[in-house]
Amino acid sequence: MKVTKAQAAENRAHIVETASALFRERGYDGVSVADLMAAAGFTHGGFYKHFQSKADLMAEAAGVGFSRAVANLAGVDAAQFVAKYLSRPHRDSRGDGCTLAALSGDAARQPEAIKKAFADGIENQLAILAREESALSESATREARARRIDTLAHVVGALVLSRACPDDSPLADEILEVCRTRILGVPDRR
Amino acid sequence: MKVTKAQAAENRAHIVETASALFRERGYDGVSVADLMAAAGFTHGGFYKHFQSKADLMAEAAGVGFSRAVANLAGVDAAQFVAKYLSRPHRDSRGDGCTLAALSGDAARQPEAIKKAFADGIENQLAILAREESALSESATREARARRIDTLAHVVGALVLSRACPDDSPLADEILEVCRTRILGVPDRR
DNA sequence: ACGTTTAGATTATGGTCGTCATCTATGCGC
DNA sequence: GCGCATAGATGACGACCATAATCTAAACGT
Repeated sequence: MKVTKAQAAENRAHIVETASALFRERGYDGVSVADLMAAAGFTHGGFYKHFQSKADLMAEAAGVGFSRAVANLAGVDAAQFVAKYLSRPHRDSRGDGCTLAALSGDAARQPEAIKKAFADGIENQLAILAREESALSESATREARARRIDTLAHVVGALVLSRACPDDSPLADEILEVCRTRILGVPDRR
Repeated sequence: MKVTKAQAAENRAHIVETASALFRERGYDGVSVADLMAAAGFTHGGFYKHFQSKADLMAEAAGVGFSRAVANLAGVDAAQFVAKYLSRPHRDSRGDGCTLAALSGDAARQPEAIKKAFADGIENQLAILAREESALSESATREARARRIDTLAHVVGALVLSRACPDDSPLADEILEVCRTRILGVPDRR
């Protein structure tokens, strides 16, 4: 049955949003098109009226995930970002956490279009970390970018490793706490 | 057709080894039992004579991957480890690279038995980084362990992010180089 | 207001998945 | 050497997969 053009666009956005969360929770291969559409409140048939293929949606859902991260972290400075990123709540809720931590491993095996979305997503995250910085000399700017890349890799790695441990594992918490302390605590590196 | 008991054990080991590489290349969901057995030189039927389930093999293959890492890095100190880990060859050959970087994201969505194998694998890797250290005071030992956890998370994160970028992406190389330089270059953090 | 367009439901297709029952031929304990 | 245990091959199972064709009813352009 047909629906308002506006309603259709809204439905489409809702599908992408649902997909973004579901992919983060279960991975790209862990979510079927039918699963996804059911979770969004539709039957699977309409899917291809909105997207050319599942891979298309994967790229779009990744993009949405990254944009939402930027929005969610408005007004958060680098130190607060690290503290939130390496918290137990963030580790334990893959579905609405960082797309990079949840799906970078999967992205590495996906088509280039999806990897491109991830490269853009990484730049988005770097921009978040750059929030409070002002204009600097060229070499200081380069140095600042290096620091941000370094910090992003660091927190992503810590979260990924912590999530790979059993649910009640002391090691999972240890990784989180050690890295949070070290990234925030050593003055010349933040 | 039956086969020597020794031959059967060798075949089994070969299947695990093949699985370890294939899983790292394509992810757990990207390798079917039939794929795997064909790659090992068998038909799919014999699989359940060796393993109770695919999940069983996944856990065992992870364990083998971690043990091989320890063996491959015999006599490598922490600085050499970081340099090798964050090299382009390692990034571009997932199939015989670090299991943590290749599959931690997938492991997070797997049964506890597999996550347990990963926690053990993380401890293995920490032991590699501990190679050249000698006996110290208790607080220094704790500090040294924290440093190793921190470094491991750092290099894993850098590799994972680099692999998520498109194949020819300058960002992929930038992440690798920046993190290698920073981890090895800042004296008080290695 | 009418004919066209189209969102979404239903159903179909061809393929692949993990797992298992069965067969068969060989190694091994006796 | 004989009979049992078993590694591996073959084939089948039920379930699920991505994708697509067809149908429907309602929104839209005119």
